[in-house]
Amino acid sequence: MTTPPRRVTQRDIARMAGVSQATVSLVLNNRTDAEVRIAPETRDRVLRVIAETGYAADPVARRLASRFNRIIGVFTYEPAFPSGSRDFFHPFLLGIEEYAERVGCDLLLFTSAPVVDGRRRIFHHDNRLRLADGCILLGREIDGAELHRLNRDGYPYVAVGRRDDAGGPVPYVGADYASAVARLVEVALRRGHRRLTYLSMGTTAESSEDRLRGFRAAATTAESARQLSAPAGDAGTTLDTLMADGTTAVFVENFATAVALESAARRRGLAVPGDLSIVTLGDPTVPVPTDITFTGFRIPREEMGRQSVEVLTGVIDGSTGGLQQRLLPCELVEGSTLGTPDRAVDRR
Amino acid sequence: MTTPPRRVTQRDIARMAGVSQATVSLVLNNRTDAEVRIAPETRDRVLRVIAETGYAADPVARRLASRFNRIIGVFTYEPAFPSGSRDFFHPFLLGIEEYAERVGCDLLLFTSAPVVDGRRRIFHHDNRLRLADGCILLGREIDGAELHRLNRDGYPYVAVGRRDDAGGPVPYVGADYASAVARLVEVALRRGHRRLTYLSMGTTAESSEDRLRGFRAAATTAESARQLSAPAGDAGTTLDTLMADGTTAVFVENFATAVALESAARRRGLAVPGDLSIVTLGDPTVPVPTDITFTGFRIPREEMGRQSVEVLTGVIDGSTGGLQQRLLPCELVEGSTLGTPDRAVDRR
DNA sequence: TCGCCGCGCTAATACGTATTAGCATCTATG
DNA sequence: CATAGATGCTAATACGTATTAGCGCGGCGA
Repeated sequence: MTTPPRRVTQRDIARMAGVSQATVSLVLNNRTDAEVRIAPETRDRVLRVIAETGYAADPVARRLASRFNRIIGVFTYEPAFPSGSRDFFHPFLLGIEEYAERVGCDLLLFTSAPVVDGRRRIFHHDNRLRLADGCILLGREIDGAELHRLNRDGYPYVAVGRRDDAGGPVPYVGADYASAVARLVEVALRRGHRRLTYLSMGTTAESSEDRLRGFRAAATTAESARQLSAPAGDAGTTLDTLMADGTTAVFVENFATAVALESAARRRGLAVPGDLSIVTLGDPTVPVPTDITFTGFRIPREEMGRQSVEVLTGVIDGSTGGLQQRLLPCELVEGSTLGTPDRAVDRR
Repeated sequence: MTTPPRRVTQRDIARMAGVSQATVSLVLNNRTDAEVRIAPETRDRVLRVIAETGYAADPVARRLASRFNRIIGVFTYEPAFPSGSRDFFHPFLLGIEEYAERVGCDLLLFTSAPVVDGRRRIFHHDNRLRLADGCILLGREIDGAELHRLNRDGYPYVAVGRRDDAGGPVPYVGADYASAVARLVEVALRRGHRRLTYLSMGTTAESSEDRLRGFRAAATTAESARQLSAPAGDAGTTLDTLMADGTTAVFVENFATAVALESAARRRGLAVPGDLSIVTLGDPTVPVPTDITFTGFRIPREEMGRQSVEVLTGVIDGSTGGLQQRLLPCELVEGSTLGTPDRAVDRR
């Protein structure tokens, strides 16, 4: 166990070049202000030594002395495993990484954050937020109290997904669920559907609220537009309820529920969309095997990732030019599960 | 644009608790050595103030003063996009993340590293390696010169995948391709195959060498064991060559090539494995659609990720207890593309 | 000759923490 | 009562960089 060789510092460079440490720093940062000047030959000498030694400034000391670090933190709320939900988050990360690369930032994943009561916590006795210049918050449910705290501390952050105010507006880049759902409802209405049901997951997350709001806003001309909480894992009962009340098109918040519903329908000899149209409201959050392309929409995950970095950098350097809240449009997926209600209506 | 509120420091805590900054640090680090003692009531007082303010030590200052940072760097060599190859690397990252979480480390992705001549470079005028305590190197081809440099600088690192020495042994966690390929060859021999061909990708990466070595070592009892470099995108020609020389089983390094070969065979009315057995030697590095389960093996990617973190932490803290080079076994995949050579032999 | 100014650089300090030597104070002992 | 040792804490310093006030020097004008 040899003691590691001490790292080359600016002092070393300074000694070799016969100048002071301050001069090395000035040359390194290419300061050409009127305030401080370095003679070209001195500069060259220093640069030559730097090149010879392969010196690179210690980013840690640098950040301590100055203000920024060029590190973007990523905080993932969802429990890391099972890795299924990871596939859902992967596209966000791809987008984040792409944009981080473009702006020359490194990415810090806060994997050290401890899990308390089944949830990752940002704030704990040894939180390391300050390693990063700011932080991207990723996850379906984000603790409101922690958002409050972030706002209070003035720590730069941005949430992926719309969030309600938490002691001030929350910067976010979300998907415009409301209008995506509304557009799907309009399509269904145009095709003649009059009895619509919204099948919710029973959570109170903003993303759920938005979808439901879009549904209600667009379904005003329907004969019937009700909401139903889907008991997980009991597609049969749900199907009974839907058929009993004459629903012809069901809007399913949770992708897996839609798949289960379709299977249940097929088992009973019901056709989709012949007897029941099924519309999904977002990408699967866990991998669900299915050969069917459901009618619904796609969450622009990569783009959300990219733009969250963009917004964050704005928050960090305080250039509050643009609004720090963005909703991106979702692309509709044509699919094969939304038809006309004819057969379903005949059935009544 | 208000000036951001100055961060709470140990000095602030010290003032509030009526002690010195050093005392705060000592309490924080729970130092109970015989060297330095703090009275229980003092300790409690400090802890109470810390709890009230929600203070957490600045990790940057901490790392500057002490030695470690609890940050594991991840350097991805492959060009980040197209995202296809990302899917190949995702499992490694999952494993890395899982183990990093377990040991309480954050993960730093060096996305800021610039691309020079089509390759990411570790060393550049402003490399930020020192942000991390050590670094995991991920990528099919890793520049030998950079490994040399890492060794020379004594920077802790570990490569994912076996690497030849580079100015000293390279710590790595690799897959045991040689023995996986050898086992597949033995299976083929047991099933009666005597004319085997190894279809290489024409690269000189260690992973290719290892596979070929395993092939040669196990194929000694074969009638014919030759090697062929597959010209990309010309499966037809390759197939001709194979059939012309009586090959009954072909071992294909690149998964996509195997898929193309099978398609070409089917187009000609040849059966796989009836007329030609095809064995793949690893997971697809780019997504290739296919319904067939090829006989071959699986690279233990998640486990490699996990163990690379384990090895790295060993390298970092210098506890050079275990060897820093590990080869993990690959799991064979039964598949449906390796049969007996009967029909193929009859054809001759 | 003196004073002034612009140039090129350096000394000093700050950033926030960890660590160590050592200073008071107190207790026990002779 | 003097001394030794234990106890509890603080002052000082180091980590490596960025920043700023200001120093020495040479030239130039009066």
